[in-house]
Amino acid sequence: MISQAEENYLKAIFKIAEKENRAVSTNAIAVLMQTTPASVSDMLRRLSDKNLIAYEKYRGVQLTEAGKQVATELIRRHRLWEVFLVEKLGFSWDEVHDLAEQLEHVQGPSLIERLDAFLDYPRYDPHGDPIPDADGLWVFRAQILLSDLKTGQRGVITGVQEHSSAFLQYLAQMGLTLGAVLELLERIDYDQSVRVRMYDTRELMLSEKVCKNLFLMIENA
Amino acid sequence: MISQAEENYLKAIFKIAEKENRAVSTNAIAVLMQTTPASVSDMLRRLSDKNLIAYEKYRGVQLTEAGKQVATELIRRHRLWEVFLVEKLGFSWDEVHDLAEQLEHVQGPSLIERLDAFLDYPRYDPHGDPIPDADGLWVFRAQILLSDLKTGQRGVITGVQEHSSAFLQYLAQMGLTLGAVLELLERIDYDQSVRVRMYDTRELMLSEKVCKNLFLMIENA
DNA sequence: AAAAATATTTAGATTTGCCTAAAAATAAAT
DNA sequence: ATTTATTTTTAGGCAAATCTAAATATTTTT
Ligand SMILES: [Mn+2]
Ligand SMILES: [Mn+2]
Ligand SMILES: [Mn+2]
Ligand SMILES: [Mn+2]
Repeated sequence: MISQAEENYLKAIFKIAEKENRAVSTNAIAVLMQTTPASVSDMLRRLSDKNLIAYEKYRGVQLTEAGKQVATELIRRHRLWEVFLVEKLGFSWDEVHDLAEQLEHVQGPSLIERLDAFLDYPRYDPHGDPIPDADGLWVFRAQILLSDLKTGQRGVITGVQEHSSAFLQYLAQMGLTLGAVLELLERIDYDQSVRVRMYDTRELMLSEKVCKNLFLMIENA
Repeated sequence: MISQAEENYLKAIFKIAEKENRAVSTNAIAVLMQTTPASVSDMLRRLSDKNLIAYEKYRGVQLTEAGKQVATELIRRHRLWEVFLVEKLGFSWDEVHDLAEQLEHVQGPSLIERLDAFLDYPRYDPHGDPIPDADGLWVFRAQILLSDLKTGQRGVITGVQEHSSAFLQYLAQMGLTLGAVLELLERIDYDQSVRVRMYDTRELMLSEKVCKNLFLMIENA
């Protein structure tokens, strides 16, 4: 039996480990989960007892295979529920995360398989993040940040780095949704802001902050 | 803030109060929730502190208006999720209760309103139980048990008294689903079992136990 | 290499929700 | 009206998950 709190910790560890290539620190977990390092230490002991993480005091943690599986399944459930909320219930992409945080913990035989089928086996969630399949596998996409796009290159928006409501709402308002195509016309030296042309010929100015949080795939034009 | 455990207690009290017309006893709650009377006493104190129930020691409890509202909303959420699981995900009516017990606790603005709309505002759940609307209101149906039907009368199946998987599976297997029409041909004096004719002309024998757990509305033929 | 800063763990409490066993109140039976 | 049986509450404890404050380990700086 794995509690909801334990599941959440495993997911947090998984997400941190995805970015950094070393053992995950107590502090990093505490920051991401908005709790105290003391609480994290406490939980790490429990997760270690259950062989879900490899834990050496003061040396950080790594997920075991069992822990990785729990985390991956949780991410799968989270992202599938997000697709449901957007595609079927009509929520916008900035409204669904907190609901999915709850729905992801619902347990029951065949629920997720049926949901997956009902949604027609989506491979990406509303934010462009990949959805692990029933075996925990997903495809890797070679996406780059808009801040790394070269002048003259065109790209399709495929995801976001930051997931805040404020950012997501801003993007939606600007028409910068998943699948939108844009061409980088110019990068301003002074503040690293950019001028882009959308597929519909509109021209937009985007700040460096936006560029550093928007993923694209380069179009082989 | 009302916890999941508190919500569950309020629902249990509501359901007991629906049947019996007096204050709800500690014991009745303990039996329904499969816990100890001591735990119930504990929780009743907490619910009383929050003004969700009117509680006099040794004299049983009643829901306050606030408590009734929480219970009704919880029932609404439970039954809407059951409709979703059956209508959209293809579960059978004997598989959905435990999942709905979890889904009913998911909190979030407009989730249930959107789910209700997505399901096209169903008025009954897969077991024939009425779904409260957004204002907590539902229509009362004058249904009677098959054990109270008179010989020669015809009725439409509209609900079940017992909700066990075993019973629900048995009914499905026999074709005794919601909306099925049957005519009472004969009641056997010896054991109160009955012979019925279904709309498709099949004849079935049903035990007294089945009769006491199957609700119908009489057809004005 | 010692001192200072930072990160992590431990100790001790708290809250929620549950348990068993014992005590107290109420209801039923004689 | 007592006695007996049943119901309900209280007392004391436990596990999960969290917190603050204090102690300890590690890393960085001087
Ligand atoms: Mn999310
Ligand atoms: Mn997402
Ligand atoms: Mn149910
Ligand atoms: Mn139901």
